[in-house]
Amino acid sequence: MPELPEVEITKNGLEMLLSKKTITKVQIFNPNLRWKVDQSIISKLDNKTIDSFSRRGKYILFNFDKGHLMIHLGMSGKINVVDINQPLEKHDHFLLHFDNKVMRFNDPRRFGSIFYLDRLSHELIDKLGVEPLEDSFDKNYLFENSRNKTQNVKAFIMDSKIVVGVGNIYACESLYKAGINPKTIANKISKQRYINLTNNIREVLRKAIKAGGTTLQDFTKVDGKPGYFSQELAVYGRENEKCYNCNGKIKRIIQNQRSTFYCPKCQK
DNA sequence: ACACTAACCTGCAAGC
DNA sequence: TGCTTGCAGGTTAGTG
Repeated sequence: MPELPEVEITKNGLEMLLSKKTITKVQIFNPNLRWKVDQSIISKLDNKTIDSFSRRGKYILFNFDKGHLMIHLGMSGKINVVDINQPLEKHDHFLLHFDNKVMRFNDPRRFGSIFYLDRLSHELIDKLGVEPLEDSFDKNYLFENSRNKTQNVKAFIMDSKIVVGVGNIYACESLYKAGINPKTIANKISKQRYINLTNNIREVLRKAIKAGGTTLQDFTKVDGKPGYFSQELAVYGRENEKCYNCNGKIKRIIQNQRSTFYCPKCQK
């Protein structure tokens, strides 16, 4: 589930609760995630103090004096921080214990991943595109990078080598706000429309972060509570419902094996 | 180099 | 009440 806002919210929650805390015990219950979790991670993390947390794309980074823990939530992952002695829940795969708290990585579908890095470099993050909430995602970026792209614009903005963090929900929402048909070929869109799309991507992501993210099924903040952005979704999950702008019917189509929701009247 | 598909998993809801 | 089918916030490896 988690796209950039949900990952950012998780990272911020961890920062609040676990920054400067020392890991007292590491437990792996099921190492079979997207990639098998290396058992050596246990000794590498034990007794380490977490300096800070950061985020790159949809990866959460736990930064130590030396080294990093890198966690991706996949499709259904979440991280909760609970009091010690709370009973385990189904799909709790990875635990970090602290003095009086336990961090639990829970992921029913196991598309998430966990790696220990000696330095801040890994094939999964080294080639990522720009951060959509940073200055490098400037008004010309999408236009300039789309000139040789013959794929549809939705696939283009979801390509993490171009810009990170825009997943299926926020891609649909941003394109709706920008009035762009998701089927449009990326290199056919004008500079002005890309400037508009850029602004809408940033705004949608910022608003979602403010609302605590989008909870559909699995996602919760580290305190276990859901996010409320699902109440603000204009098109995602609203097939056959009325467009808030024109009262026309929201349509669902499949693009690149993913559902796309859009308003054919408002998005040309 | 680019673009698209299949695959990794579990759970839930809808339809029969 | 099953059983089957389709669908789900991601992303890589493989194919053409």
